[in-house]
Amino acid sequence: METIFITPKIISQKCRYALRAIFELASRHTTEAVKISEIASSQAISPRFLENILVELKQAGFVMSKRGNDGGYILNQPAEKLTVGQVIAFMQGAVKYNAVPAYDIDSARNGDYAFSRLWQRLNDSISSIYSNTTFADLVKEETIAAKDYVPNYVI
Amino acid sequence: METIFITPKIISQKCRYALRAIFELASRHTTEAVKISEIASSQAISPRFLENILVELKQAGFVMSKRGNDGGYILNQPAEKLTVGQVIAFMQGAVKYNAVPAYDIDSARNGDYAFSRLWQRLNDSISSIYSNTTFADLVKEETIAAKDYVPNYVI
DNA sequence: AAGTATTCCTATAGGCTTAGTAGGATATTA
DNA sequence: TAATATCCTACTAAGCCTATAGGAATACTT
Repeated sequence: METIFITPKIISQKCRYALRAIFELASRHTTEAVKISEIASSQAISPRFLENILVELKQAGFVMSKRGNDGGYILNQPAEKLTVGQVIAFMQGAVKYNAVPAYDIDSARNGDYAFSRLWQRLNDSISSIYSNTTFADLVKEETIAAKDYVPNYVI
Repeated sequence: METIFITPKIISQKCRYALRAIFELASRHTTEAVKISEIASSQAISPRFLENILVELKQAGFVMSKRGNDGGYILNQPAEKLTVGQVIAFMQGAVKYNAVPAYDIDSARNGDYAFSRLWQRLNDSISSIYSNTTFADLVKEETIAAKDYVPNYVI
């Protein structure tokens, strides 16, 4: 089967940063607030850009924030319940996404029905993956991989 | 399951026009060349824009062309063999698509592995749909739908 | 051979989206 | 009140996408 590499295009950089930021919080398993600068350096994101993103994520209810000296961000939902789909839907939706136009028999052109179905199948398939992947899943997958890949250090 | 409508964003307008143009040729089941203007009006595409698209599709080998008075375009491959994936891969690839970056243990950040896997699953899922849908499938689906939806004409 | 119809090729421009930056306000803690 | 860090709004530069345009090449017709 031919592989068509399109995924990075589906998800904007901003959205991927959002996913990474939440992943970072989830992977720390901590109740302490994590600073923007920490997340930014750990995930290689422009701190100033990440700032804006985290504000949005807070407004969406994905994270909580704390200001002041020991301020930072904390997950506002259990990583086991939070799916990548929720975050993607919010981030991409926030910038106005085009919906698949509904099939309208009256103004239909040759092919409208068949293509509408095709796009629908695609959406369903993508949504299925998105909504079945939690951040806990990702953290677990990453942890297992890290364990497998430990190099042979000479101490 | 939450549905995230993203499909139109994955596929550029140009690419969708390309799919529509090929669909139009496939659905005519004819050996005669079809003019750009016919395809354009039938599929509601700017004729001038479609011109460029068809030249690309010709260079890719999907269609043949004939110039002059009875000129136009003809499918160059059987609709049963030609998949939407082939066309999409060419059209999107032609404008330089980003590949999913390979996972590199040396420069890896926390999450690289898990996200790389996620995007890969997504790509596989999408590719599977694309490469299992031929234009013959689409034409057939459209034909069946049209039959079902025939209104009660009074002649 | 001339005329007409059509595809072919290259360039370009306007509009929209995105990524990233900046300044200053607000809140928290000590 | 001083220090630290989040919060909010606005802005800009760059890139991409859609669509258009002019003219060249080719094929058919008469």
